[in-house]
Amino acid sequence: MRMSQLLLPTERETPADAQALSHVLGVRAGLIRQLGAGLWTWLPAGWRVHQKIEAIIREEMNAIGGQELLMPLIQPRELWKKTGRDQIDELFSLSDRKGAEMVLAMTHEEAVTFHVSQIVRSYRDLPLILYQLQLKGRDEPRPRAGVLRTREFIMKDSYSFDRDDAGLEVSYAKHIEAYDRIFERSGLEWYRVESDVGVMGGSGAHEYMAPCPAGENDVALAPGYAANVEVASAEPSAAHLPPTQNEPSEAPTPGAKTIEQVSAALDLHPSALLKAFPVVTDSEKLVLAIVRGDHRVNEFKLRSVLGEGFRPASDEEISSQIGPPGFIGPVGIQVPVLLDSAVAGQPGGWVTGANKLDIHLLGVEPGRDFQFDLADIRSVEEGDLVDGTPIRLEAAIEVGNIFKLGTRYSEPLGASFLDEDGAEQSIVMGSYGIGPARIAAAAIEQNADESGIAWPKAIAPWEVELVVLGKAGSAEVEAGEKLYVELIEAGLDVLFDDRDAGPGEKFADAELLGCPLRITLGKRSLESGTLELQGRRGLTELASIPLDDGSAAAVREILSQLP
RNA sequence: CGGGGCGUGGCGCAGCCUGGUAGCGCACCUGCUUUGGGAGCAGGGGGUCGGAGGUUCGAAUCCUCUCGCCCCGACCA
Repeated sequence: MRMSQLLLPTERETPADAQALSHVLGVRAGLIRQLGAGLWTWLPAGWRVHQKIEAIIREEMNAIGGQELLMPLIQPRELWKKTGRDQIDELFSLSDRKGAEMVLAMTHEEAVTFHVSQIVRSYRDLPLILYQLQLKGRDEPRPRAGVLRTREFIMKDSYSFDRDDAGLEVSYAKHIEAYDRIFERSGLEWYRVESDVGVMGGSGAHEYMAPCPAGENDVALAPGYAANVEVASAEPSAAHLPPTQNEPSEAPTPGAKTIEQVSAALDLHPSALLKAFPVVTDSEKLVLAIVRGDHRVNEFKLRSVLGEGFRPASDEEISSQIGPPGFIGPVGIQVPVLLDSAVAGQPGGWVTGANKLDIHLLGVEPGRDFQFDLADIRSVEEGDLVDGTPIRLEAAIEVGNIFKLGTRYSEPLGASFLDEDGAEQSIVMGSYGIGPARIAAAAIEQNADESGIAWPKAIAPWEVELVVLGKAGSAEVEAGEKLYVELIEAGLDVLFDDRDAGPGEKFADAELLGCPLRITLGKRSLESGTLELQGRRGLTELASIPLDDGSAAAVREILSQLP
């Protein structure tokens, strides 16, 4: 590609509304442009990156027997009513000229299951893996960070159809294999982590996370362990408890409502306190969840333990059924108590609210002083242990996910088959997503420096940028034209900066765009008979190569060494 | 949905408080010079100041409403 003919609007200045690095550099390097909130155009160079990622995905999906198809973005709302997903707030809704209600698909479970339900009749038709690269529409409450969270985006979504759970395990394992290879080949640093099954429902899920500062999720990492903090479990540090007592005793704590205030008033470590978190479930049951004072309630875990959604209890509900807000505790109340496992490890000496104004209880012992159900409902923290090793927390972008759906969709949509015995069975499904745009964003975030992007070779817009210095008609330009043709004929993926611009501008743009290998051809090259090569990562000077008939082969060789 | 911020030429900004008919840098066009790190000189084009209404002799500036965008939180198959 000749740069003189390329639509590549590079910007010297940072866009005023951009925060995340991938957003700033995506715009400055001329890869993407915004049309509206969460609505982005991929400009030619950016689209090449996207397409390279798509190509890797297609190869690996085909390698596990996936079959590519394409389903509509616009769908009848009726279909979504059958699975109940028409109630999701993020679902874009519209109607056609006849007033028929339509939606923009946020994923394609309904559509693909609808078709499979009509087409698949027999166990002989299974298993199946179907996939597509198609737009998704989501009315996001808050699009952000450029291409990281948008209202419309291309997703690779695949769906597996099996006759039983054992079959699903096989399809799931195949996707793990394909996904590991896709992210590895894309050149990302990535983790496969255990994840929450969320509102999709299902029996198991993993997420693929690419660590980077702009990430919206936190992952807990230890050697051999990786999990989204939403579900991560680890051994807590020990609480600093005062001595046990034969029975609880009251201590005055006037005005001390927060953990900080109470621990200061009683001169105790926050970990000695029991933090009471009253919630009301969707079915209007009041439950008192309790974690250690220095721990935080994990809402994902709590929802999963409760088996339904919940909201924090109101002050009125707390006052009438437990005690004065700020001074509540589990002792002597008629409300069910859900106690975090981290508390159960140590027997006594806990401090809780006394359910009396301005008073806390010392020496409280779970079991002796109050009844409870035990569950893991806290969020892990930096320094908690997994197999004796402290975990660390890291921000990450979710670049892919895999779900075991089971019959969540096949049952409401009637996707079934006849087994060998002629018995009708529901198809067991899995669903699997990848966001190519997020792979691109993560690659930028993970590999940028002060000068710009440093793409992994596999997904760079071009592998090589040929920078020719010299004015039009000069011997340098003539030699550059010849070299460009030779590189193209050698099958290399080359961007040729043939613009009539100064060297500083060309170098700066090359570093901003971030092709892995830069070839410089100027007056010096003609004098010395060599080409200068620079690797984009770290802007490393590579060995010069002779400028002759073997140049293209030499470039190819050097390129093969680059990441 | 709660909180905060911002809309002035393609991009980044000043002007607004204290009303007088729009300016700077970059980019762009023409010519000449220049060509190994975002060049120089000269000339030039482009904005009804997000939109609507109001106050006023006069509104980018003051008032009201509205739309859009960004950030934090909530939310996020």
